Amino acid sequence: MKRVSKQRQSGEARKMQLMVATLNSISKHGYLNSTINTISAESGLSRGLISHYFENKDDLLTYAHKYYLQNIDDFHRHVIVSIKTGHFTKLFYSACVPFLRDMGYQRIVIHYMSAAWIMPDVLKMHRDLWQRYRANVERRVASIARDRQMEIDVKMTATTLIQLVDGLWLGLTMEEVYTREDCCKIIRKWMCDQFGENPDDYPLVPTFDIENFETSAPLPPSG
Amino acid sequence: MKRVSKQRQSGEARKMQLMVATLNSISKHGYLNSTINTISAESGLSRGLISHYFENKDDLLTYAHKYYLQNIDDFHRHVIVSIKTGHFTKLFYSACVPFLRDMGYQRIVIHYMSAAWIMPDVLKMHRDLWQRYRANVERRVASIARDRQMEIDVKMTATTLIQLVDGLWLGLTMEEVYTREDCCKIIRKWMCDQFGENPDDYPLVPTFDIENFETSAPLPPSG
Amino acid sequence: MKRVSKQRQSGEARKMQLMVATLNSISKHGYLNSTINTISAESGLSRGLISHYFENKDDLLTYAHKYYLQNIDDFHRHVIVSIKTGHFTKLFYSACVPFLRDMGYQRIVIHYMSAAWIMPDVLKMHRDLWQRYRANVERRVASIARDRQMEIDVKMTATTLIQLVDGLWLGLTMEEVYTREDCCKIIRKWMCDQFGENPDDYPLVPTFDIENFETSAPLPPSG
Amino acid sequence: MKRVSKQRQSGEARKMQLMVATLNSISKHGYLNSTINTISAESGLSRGLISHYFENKDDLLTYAHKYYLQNIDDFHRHVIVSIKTGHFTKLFYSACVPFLRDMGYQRIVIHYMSAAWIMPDVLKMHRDLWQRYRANVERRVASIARDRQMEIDVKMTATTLIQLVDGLWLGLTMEEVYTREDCCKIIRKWMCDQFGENPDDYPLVPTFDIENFETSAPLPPSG
DNA sequence: GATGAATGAGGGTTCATTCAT
DNA sequence: AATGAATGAACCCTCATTCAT
Repeated sequence: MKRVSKQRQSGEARKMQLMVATLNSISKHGYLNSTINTISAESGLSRGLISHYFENKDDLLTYAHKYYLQNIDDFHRHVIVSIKTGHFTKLFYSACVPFLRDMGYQRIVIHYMSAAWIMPDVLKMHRDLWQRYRANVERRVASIARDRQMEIDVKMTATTLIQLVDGLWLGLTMEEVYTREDCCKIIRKWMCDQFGENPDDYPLVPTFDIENFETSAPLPPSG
Repeated sequence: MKRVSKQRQSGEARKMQLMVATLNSISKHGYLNSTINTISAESGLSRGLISHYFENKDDLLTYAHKYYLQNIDDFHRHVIVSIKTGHFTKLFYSACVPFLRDMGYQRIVIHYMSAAWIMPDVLKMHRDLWQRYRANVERRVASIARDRQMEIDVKMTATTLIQLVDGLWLGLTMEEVYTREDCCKIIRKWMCDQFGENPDDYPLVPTFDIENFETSAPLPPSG
Repeated sequence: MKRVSKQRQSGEARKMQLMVATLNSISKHGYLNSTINTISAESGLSRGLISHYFENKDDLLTYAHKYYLQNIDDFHRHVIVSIKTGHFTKLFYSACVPFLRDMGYQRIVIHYMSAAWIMPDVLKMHRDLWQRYRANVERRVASIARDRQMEIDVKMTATTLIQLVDGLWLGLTMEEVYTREDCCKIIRKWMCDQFGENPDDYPLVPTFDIENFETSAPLPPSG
Repeated sequence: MKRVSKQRQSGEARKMQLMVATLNSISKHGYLNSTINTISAESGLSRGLISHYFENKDDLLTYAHKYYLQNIDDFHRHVIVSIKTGHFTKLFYSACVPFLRDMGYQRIVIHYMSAAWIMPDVLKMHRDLWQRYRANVERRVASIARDRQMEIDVKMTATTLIQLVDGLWLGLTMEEVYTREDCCKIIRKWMCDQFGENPDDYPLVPTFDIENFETSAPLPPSG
């Protein structure tokens, strides 16, 4: 019984390796076809190791989702803090976050939304993130309105923006007829219409470095 | 186990029975937990019958989706033809189509979007429907602009509307923090902003009979 | 994908087939080495069929035990009713029941006694049978004492007999240094000592047909 | 997780630690549920250490049994040498050995009897001990008969005694309806009947110190 | 000597599919 | 046409064993 190379690593690194492999497997083979086997193969590790680091497959899937959301969240924070100028700009690029990078992982969110209905933890995590995001946008919309002394329905405006972004993201992911640039352009248009700004004042591509940011949940560029 | 009348039925009726049972099973047990068993139980028919009428499980799932989309499409057509007044109204209610009925089947679209990535036929059907819908909306936007001699970017406007609707639908389905009424209100607001109309002129609930319409793909009200 | 012969049978026959195969597998490979695979192989049926007829492996093992105990019980009853003479004779052959047949299944009882500690149902069944047996013996001992107007500690006498039988059975099963005949002889000796009978009046082998009796749980002769 | 002092210990001490842990694990979790993990946990040592001191799991289980039997044997010897009076008394307490202590390890004998059929070494050890015991009893029975110039079937008498003890032990272990005292009483009754002694002359609890005796295989009191 | 990360064979179970009835 | 018994591949998971540290 020949055993192959056994490079050993600390727990956290292995967990990350497995979570990334999980995301890659889902992205590559789909959710339904992602099994312990495909994930192991993707990670280059043995099947048994998954049970070593995670309670079970569901646990791994849940943590992998958490990992992915963490990356999204960290990127979002990175975008926010990278912008120095004003509330409007912050909100604009914040809204464009889903379109500023292309990592090939979009569709796993679709898969997780499907799985969420039988994995309550996944659903909760998903909703928690969106809720924080929604609150964040609402606060910024309120700030802008206050700045400009506009009387608007803050909640409705925020909801419209958020769901417009979500819809654009969904279209981008499922239809592949729009480009990420189109999405940003549409968001810019809508926001400028709302707040009486000139689109040309806001470049679609932000001036700061998009790719490099600190995160405890790094992801390889492609899926 | 509702085990309906066991007398022989025509093939088409049996197929419909099975497709509806499939949609119900997915809606009830989730996609991943829907098996030949749950579908058979839901239909009140025997397990073996599925292979009798469908190539295999994937085939059944694909046709079930087609069936569902047919229902959506028929309803959409019903809404359009029920409105006699003008382009704006037609577009408005047309955009509100996803929010005019609540049949408890929204989630299955999420499930199918996930499955689409390993079932090309499903993806194609999904995209075909959306494309027709998109073209439809675009045509109407162009008509309205022509009516009012407005100079607008028709494609961008149409895309914004469509994806706003999609985003609202996604939020409604996943988050359950919005109501169907909220969604219609937001659409109305956006459209009136775009075309300089007064929201109060357009009731959220259309005046024609929503429920009763002709379709070759009828669905029971709940999932 | 070639599928082999599929002779179909009614549920009960298949269940019996699987339970007997289970007993044979345990008897042949031991408890620890009896798996779904060995049981399927022993039965000549497919692995999947076990789940078709039993909840799970434990369920099968439990039912197989019940089946075996049923056979023992039926045989016991057969012995009792076959004896026409008197209380003493009835008690004697009743006590000898474990030694009147050799079916090669003795050791599975050992295996089940081990398993009983993690399968409460098995323990319960085991104890229920023994309790009934114990009560039965006690009643007969009391009858004999009454017949002969002897003043004895019925409970202690019954316990002694029962556990002597158990001990002989254990020795026969584990040590294989005694014969079944030895066991009967020892029981006869003890009983005659107790009740002042002459051993020579009671043949070791009863006069009725041992093998043929009615049972709902038939077992093939060897394990 | 009692994780004792981690300083290096002699091999023999570690082995004992692991064997005792094995017996405890079996006693606590049952044979089938005793794994390398439960044994390691019980011992407070690491999983890998087992392979360090034993060939494999079976090896450990076998040695653990040997260890247990050694304890039994040493206790038996202790009882014998503690009695100064006569052959009858020696035989009586010798027969009562299984009932003089309650360490909570009875069940493991059942488990090992089950395992014996797929672990020849275990079977051999079991039989060797019983054979020596049997020979011992036989010798004593012969001595008593000689003392009293009784003409009895020594072998049959010895066998009866031994298997009565075994049967009582089995009943005590599996049924838990008898007490250890009951067992001793029954043995005393049977022996006094055989050899014409008065039970009241022999106290159930011997006068010497039961617990403290020299053994190379010490066991903690509980299981 | 001591650890526990890593392996992979084999366990029980599920389930789409087949096919005799 | 309709059924459900029967199959076996593939699933997730457990666990004894190995071995780098």
